[in-house]
Amino acid sequence: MAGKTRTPARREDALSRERIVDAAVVMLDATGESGLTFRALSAELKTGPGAIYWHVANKSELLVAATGAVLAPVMVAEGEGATPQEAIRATALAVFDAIDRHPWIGSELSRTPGSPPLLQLFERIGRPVQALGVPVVAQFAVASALVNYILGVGGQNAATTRAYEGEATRPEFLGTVAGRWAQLDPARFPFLRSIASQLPGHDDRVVFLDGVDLILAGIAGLWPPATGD
Amino acid sequence: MAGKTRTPARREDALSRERIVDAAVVMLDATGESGLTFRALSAELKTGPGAIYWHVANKSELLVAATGAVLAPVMVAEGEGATPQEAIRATALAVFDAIDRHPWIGSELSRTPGSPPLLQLFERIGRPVQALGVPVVAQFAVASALVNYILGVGGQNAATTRAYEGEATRPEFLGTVAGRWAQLDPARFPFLRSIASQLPGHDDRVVFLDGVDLILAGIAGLWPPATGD
DNA sequence: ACCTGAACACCGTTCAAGT
DNA sequence: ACCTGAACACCGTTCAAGT
Repeated sequence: MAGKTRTPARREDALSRERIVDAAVVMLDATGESGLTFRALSAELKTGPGAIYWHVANKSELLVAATGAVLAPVMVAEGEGATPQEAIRATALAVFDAIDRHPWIGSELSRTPGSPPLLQLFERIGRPVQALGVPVVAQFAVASALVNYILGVGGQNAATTRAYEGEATRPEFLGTVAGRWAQLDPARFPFLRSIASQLPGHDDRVVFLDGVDLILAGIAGLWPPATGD
Repeated sequence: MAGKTRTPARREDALSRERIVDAAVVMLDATGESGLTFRALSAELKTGPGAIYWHVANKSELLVAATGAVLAPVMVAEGEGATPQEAIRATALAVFDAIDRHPWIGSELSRTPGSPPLLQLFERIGRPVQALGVPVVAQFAVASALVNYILGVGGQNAATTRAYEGEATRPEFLGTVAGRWAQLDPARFPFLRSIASQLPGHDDRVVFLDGVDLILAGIAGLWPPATGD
């Protein structure tokens, strides 16, 4: 009488879309986008490559699903109850950190325009933008600016981090980037050379949030909050 | 006596890095990044695939070179003599249009962090940022915000344009995007639904420049221009 | 110095055949 | 319904051999 048809034949090793996506995330984290292969993935899951296609249409869909799996918990956790500015900062930083932990989601999100994870991020940013009193006609441009800034700088940060990984400690990575900038032709690259000395010692997350605040300042400047009532 | 050793045996069909890059640009414009193949490219140039490797190290370097070839004329042409704001708007719009004409340079620029074309864009944006009186410590964040906004929105625009290409006239593309947004779950996506009706009829380039102006407004708000002397 | 093209070591995806 | 794994149609890259 105990557990007759309760759990319906859920074999331990049964393949499922969820197991496939989870294994894909692990593989993407470990070896990057080029390391995710239907052969390697099916070997990890102890099947043939064709088995995966029963649960997932193709590699593109698998990447979207993996990005969603990583981003979903981040999207629900952050940005409750505070001011609109704080809500925007919170989701921005949460996504920045997620890209830093899983660098492949950055390029994936900016490659696939209408994917569900990107829509979620847009929605998450757009709501506080509305709350700030941005007029309807400008809301799309403002949300676009924020989303593209987040994905762009987040992806850039993750890419440079990986590029100089294993060279030394973190401050030294930046030293390497700055070092290359400092050696550029002074006639052609005066700007990059002049800020090369400023680069080391900066906290990437702080610089990232400074950029978010810059856009928030633009909002406050163009559409000043109504005072009194 | 006429032209003894002037042009040194430049055969008509001689392979060169320049000819390879030019052919790659044509191929990328026609068939996109997935269409650029060493086999197809060598067929076009009437050689074997191995011949290309004498002039170009690998596919990644070829993509960087192709991006540079497309962006170089754009970078020199725009943004002379005007105010810093106008210089920023001019290069922003020039890059936006270049990405629209050659969608593959968008993803290429945001994939390869330290590539020469990206450094050029950064320099081109950073100079007027300096001229606006942004303090040195903030110049990197401000230039980052602008560059990532330009590449992000430009890439997004090009991607959606191509995704709905051949469906109808341009306003109808937007109708399709907006149509999908309008059908989203009202409980989960109130923001996207509310702006879906605003989307059609907007000029993408104008919306893009509105976003640039938003960041410029942020600069003016955080670091007001010194009045008088 | 520069080009040729076969060969190597892979890919994503399909599909007959199994259970 | 779900899985297996060989096979198809490709890739980027290398490299002996040519001129």
